Amino acid sequence: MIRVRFAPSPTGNLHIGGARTALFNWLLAQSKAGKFILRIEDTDVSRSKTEYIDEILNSLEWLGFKWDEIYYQSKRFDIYKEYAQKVLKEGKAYIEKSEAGKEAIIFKVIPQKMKIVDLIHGEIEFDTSVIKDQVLIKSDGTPTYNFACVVDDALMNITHIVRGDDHISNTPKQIMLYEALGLPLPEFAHLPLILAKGGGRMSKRKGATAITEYRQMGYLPQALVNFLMLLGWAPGENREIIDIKDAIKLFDIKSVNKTAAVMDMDKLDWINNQYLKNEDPQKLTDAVIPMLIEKKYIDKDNFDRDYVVSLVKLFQARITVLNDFADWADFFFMKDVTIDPEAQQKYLAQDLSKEFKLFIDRLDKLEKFDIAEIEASFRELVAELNIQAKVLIHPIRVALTGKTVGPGLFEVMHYLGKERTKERLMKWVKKGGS
RNA sequence: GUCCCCAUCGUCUAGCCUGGUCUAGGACAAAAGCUUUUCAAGCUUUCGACACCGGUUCAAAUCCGGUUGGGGACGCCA
Repeated sequence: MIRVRFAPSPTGNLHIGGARTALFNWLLAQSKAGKFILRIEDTDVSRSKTEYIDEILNSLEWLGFKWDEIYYQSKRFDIYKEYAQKVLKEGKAYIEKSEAGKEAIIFKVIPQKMKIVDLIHGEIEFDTSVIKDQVLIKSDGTPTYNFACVVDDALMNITHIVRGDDHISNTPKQIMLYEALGLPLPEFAHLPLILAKGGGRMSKRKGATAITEYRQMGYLPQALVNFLMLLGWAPGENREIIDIKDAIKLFDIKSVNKTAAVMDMDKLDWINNQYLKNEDPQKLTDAVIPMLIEKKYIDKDNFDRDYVVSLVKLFQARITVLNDFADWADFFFMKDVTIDPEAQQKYLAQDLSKEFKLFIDRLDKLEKFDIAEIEASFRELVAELNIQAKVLIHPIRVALTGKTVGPGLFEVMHYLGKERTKERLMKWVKKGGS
């Protein structure tokens, strides 16, 4: 059975690159009915923080990667020491004393040519004569990354090591350790790195890196996963939007690209919109409610959920990120609309008192204030006045929503309700004018 | 500096392994149009790439070598 692992170090948040590594590991496990193991590499006690562990676990769950087993390296120090002693006894390592008299265990590197077969890259050759002797156990008694990693991967029966390209140079070091310990080698697959837009590594300065940031911005986890999946792998047949279940069926680690990919926010936005359009409005409503509460648009304990669902349906196809909803639909929740000055200048500079008044009178007479009736009465009015529909539509939209863009006007009126619609139009009817 | 990895439209990629079907396909972005009540969506169209040089071959995006460019690693960090 295939066993893979994702081994984050809790010295920071889960970032885009880590999430993609986790995804490909998880995908490989799922596609072969194997196990996905999580190993927290918290050997650096001073830099590791429990907040980060919580954050990483949360993000992985949010993305939908469930792990079958979880381990913490900080609880396994005795094991590493034991194995280091074994290497030492066999004469493959030596002790080095620091000035303070503390002892470290150092592995003796034997110069040799070595060749590995990487599942993604194919053959890679190394000459270990350029590698220095490697520390196994530091003078403070904790193991080094390469050593703990090898011991754990072997003990946890990891069959495939899928990790970032930046670990290629660690591979020969680790292979020497496997050999020294007499442990069987796993398979290796090194994923290409994700680069920032302008080139170079992803960093805070070059856009969002942490998964939580994307979550906060209102990206859907399925969309983010879909996007990440497409960075370095293609499901074939020119498919872009792909269900995770289908992806599992089609995934093959050997068909992953060798080339580094640049993070393209535009494409992420497009994918997110695709998912938003097709997502169940009820689920989107669940996600949107906390935002509305936070903005005080709705009262936590007393609001009309069905109403929010209706509004979500109105906007879900036209927003790119969930957070857009609160901004775009604000006028449905506010008592008074905030009118965009430019929009006012463009559409409400002229006096439309007469037209607005006539329309208000018509709306008053409507029995059902539904979309079809509203539209019918509006169409009648413009026919009577002998003007183009858009001559009135744009000003009315600005008066009702404060914006020049938004959902269909008659839908807006319907969900705004007769009273609020009338009120907002009335504001632009000058006193004395009829 | 040393070692390693990589190289198809601006970006993500298909094709490369198993040369000919590639006047290189799709998607995002951009531009134009249709639709229309604005925006979004949708539909149609346009723009746009095999880094370079050499070799192998009847034939190379595909195989080989080099150059250039990009990325990564060289910690008692992970």
